[in-house]
Amino acid sequence: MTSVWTRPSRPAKSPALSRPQIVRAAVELLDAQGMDALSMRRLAARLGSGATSIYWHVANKDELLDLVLDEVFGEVPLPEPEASWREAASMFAYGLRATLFTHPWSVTLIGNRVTVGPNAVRLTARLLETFTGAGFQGQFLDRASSTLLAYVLGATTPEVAWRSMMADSGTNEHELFEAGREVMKQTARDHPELLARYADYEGKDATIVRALVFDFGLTCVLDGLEAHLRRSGASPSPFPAPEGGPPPGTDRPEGLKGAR
Amino acid sequence: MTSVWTRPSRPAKSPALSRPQIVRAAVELLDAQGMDALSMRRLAARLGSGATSIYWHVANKDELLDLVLDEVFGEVPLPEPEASWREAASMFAYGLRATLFTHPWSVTLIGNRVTVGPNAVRLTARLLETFTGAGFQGQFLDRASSTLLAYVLGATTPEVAWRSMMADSGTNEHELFEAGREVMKQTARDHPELLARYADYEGKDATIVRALVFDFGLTCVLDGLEAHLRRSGASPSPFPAPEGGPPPGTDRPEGLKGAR
DNA sequence: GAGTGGAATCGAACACTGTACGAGGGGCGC
DNA sequence: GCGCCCCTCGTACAGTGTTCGATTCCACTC
Repeated sequence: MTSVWTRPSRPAKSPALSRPQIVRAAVELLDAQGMDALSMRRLAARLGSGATSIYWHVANKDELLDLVLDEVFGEVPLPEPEASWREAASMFAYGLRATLFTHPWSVTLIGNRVTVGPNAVRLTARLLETFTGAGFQGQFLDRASSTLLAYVLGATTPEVAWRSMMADSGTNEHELFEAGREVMKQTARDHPELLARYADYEGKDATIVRALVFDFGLTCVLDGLEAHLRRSGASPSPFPAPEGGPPPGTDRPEGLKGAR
Repeated sequence: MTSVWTRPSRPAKSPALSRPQIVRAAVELLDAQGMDALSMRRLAARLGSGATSIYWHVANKDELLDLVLDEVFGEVPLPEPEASWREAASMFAYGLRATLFTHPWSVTLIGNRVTVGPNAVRLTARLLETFTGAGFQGQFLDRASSTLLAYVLGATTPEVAWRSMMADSGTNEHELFEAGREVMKQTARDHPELLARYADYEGKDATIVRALVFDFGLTCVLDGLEAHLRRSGASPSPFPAPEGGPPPGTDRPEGLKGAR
């Protein structure tokens, strides 16, 4: 049983190519042109080297993708330990979402591989600390952080799919909205209530709409977690949440204030 | 702007090949051998036809994948309209999870394409009905169902990654657990609390553990949704949830009873 | 029945993929 | 100078999605 994470990077004196360099170039290529554009030959071209030279530093493409994915996790801002747990969890959620947006291809990767790289580990460790501070204990620590992670990942996935569909069809948000209506008219003929729902978003800024959807779900998840804490009678965090929801302005990042 | 869903299937009198037949064969192939094994040539071989004949019924591989994914959504059991909304939502969540498990490759597909096939549409329509019955209104209908969907998708994704990793490394759950511990020892050296968490699962049945994690998160999401209903003072569903959580046995499917 | 037109199938070919292999270069310690 | 080992790279192979044009086959009209 071997893994990228056990086998050390080749000695640091590598003259022309190095593992971190390769990974960085791969991320750049992926960001610029997407998953399909990442081939060993193209990556090598960007590095100014031969295609097969890469295989000295990395066992195969799959392993390279493992490294690349962990690089993404390294960009996710760590939750602040001194904040209230709701605030820390919120910030983490928004941070992860933002990171996945800047590297849309990473969502696909997450579905294909188990993530055990150092950056991912550090992130989950911090998440556990956060929930420990909130009052979760034992297996409930994993359950709580898994729940939060699952929500963010699952909420972001379709958003990314939308964005990348826009990107490689070359259309903008509005055109796609209209096109969607056309498809709807046919495929949702038996579901008039769906068309009504669709019409509700006419002329609205899709980015804001999606952010509100995300925020609503996040609030639900956090409320649910808080309900568990109350049920289990855990000692609360140093900043107990007041009745009727979190204090205004702590949960939502700047851009969203008053955007109801 | 064209799409598979607007352009009709070729006339039904197709002698040797037909679109549904192709899709069915593709699903079988994917189930048996996974995403990498699906090539047009192999698919054609399974159909007993030439590789390029498929292109008469389907524009390209991407379009085929759209069809295949919607086929998966067709297998998800629809939420029962007459059940209480919590029960309906729970059943839907477990149903979707189970379906994604029997077609692990579909998780990858969801990350890459926007899903607007007829089966997916029917499913979301039913989901909207369910939440309408629960008392959600207007845009909160979408927000609620998006939240539930996001959680299930995000929770299932890593589980699927695990399973498929087991599948194509040929190892069983226990061996992978041990191997994971080895990797942990190195990569989580700075995070001793993580190792403690890991040790907590020694000897436990991973399938049950994961099911409990899933159930916990689902309860959180449902509790959070219910909290929103209470806050907004919505008229409750015909089966109001009693204080202190749902009645025992309605939320959890059979296999999980008393497995705490 | 002969003939015709379109529906459907298919083989060959193209540009591209990941990677195994082995030949080489270049800098180091002796 | 010599050998050694790290590293690079060209070549080659099997396989990919898809285009194109030729071919088959069936349902129809005369």
